[in-house]
Amino acid sequence: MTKKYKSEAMAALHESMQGLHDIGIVPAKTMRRFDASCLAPIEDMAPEEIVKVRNEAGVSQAVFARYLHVSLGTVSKWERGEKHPSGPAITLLNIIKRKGLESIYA
Amino acid sequence: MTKKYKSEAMAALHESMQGLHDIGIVPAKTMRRFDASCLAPIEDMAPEEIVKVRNEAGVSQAVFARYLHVSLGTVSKWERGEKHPSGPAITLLNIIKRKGLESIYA
DNA sequence: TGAAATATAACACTAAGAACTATACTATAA
DNA sequence: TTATAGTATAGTTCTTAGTGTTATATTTCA
Repeated sequence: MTKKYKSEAMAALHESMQGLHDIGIVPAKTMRRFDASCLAPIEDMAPEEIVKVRNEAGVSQAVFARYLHVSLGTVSKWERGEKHPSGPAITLLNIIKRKGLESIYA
Repeated sequence: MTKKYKSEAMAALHESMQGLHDIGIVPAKTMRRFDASCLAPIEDMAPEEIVKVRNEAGVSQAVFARYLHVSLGTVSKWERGEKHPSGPAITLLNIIKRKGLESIYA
């Protein structure tokens, strides 16, 4: 396995696989608390889905923006497809989608 | 109250106060599920604190980056103070700080 | 000894996001 | 009816977070 990885994503995934491959043997320093389910590729949030998530939370764009710590304009652009949420933003949106708006601040 | 608000943050806060002010009366469309504690200004994550949060999670920069859906380089820059986390990123970091790394994917 | 994980570092480039302003629709209250 | 305020879209300019890549050094471990 002298293979080089093209991206750090692959490197991290390899790191995961390595740990899962070594049956029961969890490498000391690395790998601890490592969960493969987290590393599942995140689904990109479609504009309509963002609107849906926000509506289900029952808040306006302005309030939603405050929760996520982005500007109102940014939320508007997400929902119109003008801009795409960044990685951390998508992560937050998914958390809200799965666990509700309350889960990101309580 | 014909006052204009200088920022959307203030506007959102006003929206909150309005709802809390009207004793027991929760405005129909707006205000629902609104929580003032969420709108508390988020504390900016210091570089050392990011390192601390990550170390308490017990993961490497690469794994931490995968969880947050940012690049490894970005985490490195955060921890060295070269770049500051974006709003959503700070939000995630605070969630991890308070509720653990598991809380952002489970 | 060597392989791999870890972390720092510097580069050029892209695009997310901020801040601001204007417009328009809608619902409620006077 | 007329205001007023909340809501959302939209456009513009600008800043900077973040990406992707590569290189280097140290450490860990087989």
